[in-house]
Amino acid sequence: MLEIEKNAGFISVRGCDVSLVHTFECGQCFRFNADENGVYKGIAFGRGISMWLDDGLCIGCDEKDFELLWRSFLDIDRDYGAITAALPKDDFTRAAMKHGYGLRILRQEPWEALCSFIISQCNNIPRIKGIIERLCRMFGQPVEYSGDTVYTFPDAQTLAALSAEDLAPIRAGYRAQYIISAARDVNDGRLDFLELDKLETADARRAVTRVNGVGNKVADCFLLFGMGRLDAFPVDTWMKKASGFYPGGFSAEVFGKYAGIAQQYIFYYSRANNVNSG
DNA sequence: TGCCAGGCCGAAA
DNA sequence: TTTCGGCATGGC
Repeated sequence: MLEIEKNAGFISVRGCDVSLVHTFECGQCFRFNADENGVYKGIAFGRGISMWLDDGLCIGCDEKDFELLWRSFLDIDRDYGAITAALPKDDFTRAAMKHGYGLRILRQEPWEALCSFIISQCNNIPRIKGIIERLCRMFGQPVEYSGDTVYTFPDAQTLAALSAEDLAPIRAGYRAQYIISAARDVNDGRLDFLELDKLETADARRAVTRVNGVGNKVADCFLLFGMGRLDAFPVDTWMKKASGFYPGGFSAEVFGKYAGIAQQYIFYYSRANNVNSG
């Protein structure tokens, strides 16, 4: 049962299964970092935000912004506890959940998610974060937050006006041209997130993979983390890999850590067992 | 120093 | 339809 309470300067949520470490360090988002006290600070929706754990999940915002932005962003109303409880009790699943408990699928802004996962291809998380940080500093808007200047994620219109050469300082390599062409597709209306939202997931995947530099993998990450499509990944394929069907399949640790895979597993079983998954 | 990273594209087979 | 080389960069 969720208990949501207004406090001076923050909202607290009790009864919500969440691990901030697993949620923000799993590779589903790239603009949140913990400070020395374990407070996660990040930028989304054009503003800074802080989140921490203390008798529940605490979010440094007012009630209006909680309802408007962060409730959906954190997938607050999905009962992950009930879903997790319905998972099979085999050793592999237990080991996977040990590494992924409390991980929530974030509902990020579509353009930021698409652009971020274009950058993620054939890349590692520290470097992805570095490229995105440089992109935001160069082309995002400065915003004052908690005594610092932070930078918003640049919108598609801004990037559409640039060339791949203009992006050279962010050192994205061959991905620069993909960023520009995706920005232009969005800015010119060839890729419309509102229209995409009306499509079945398979059709949405076909539509987004028409963008140069977006294949099935990037498309699925975008649909899962930017469009709230929990059915985006080809579940059966991941399941077979994860369960050791293929030699050299994922270890339980890797399986549990990676957001897309772990949550698909949860979703798969929640659906199979008819458990409320939101 | 060398391997590899949440891939994708385009040509060749 | 599948396979494979090339692509930029840097973390480890």
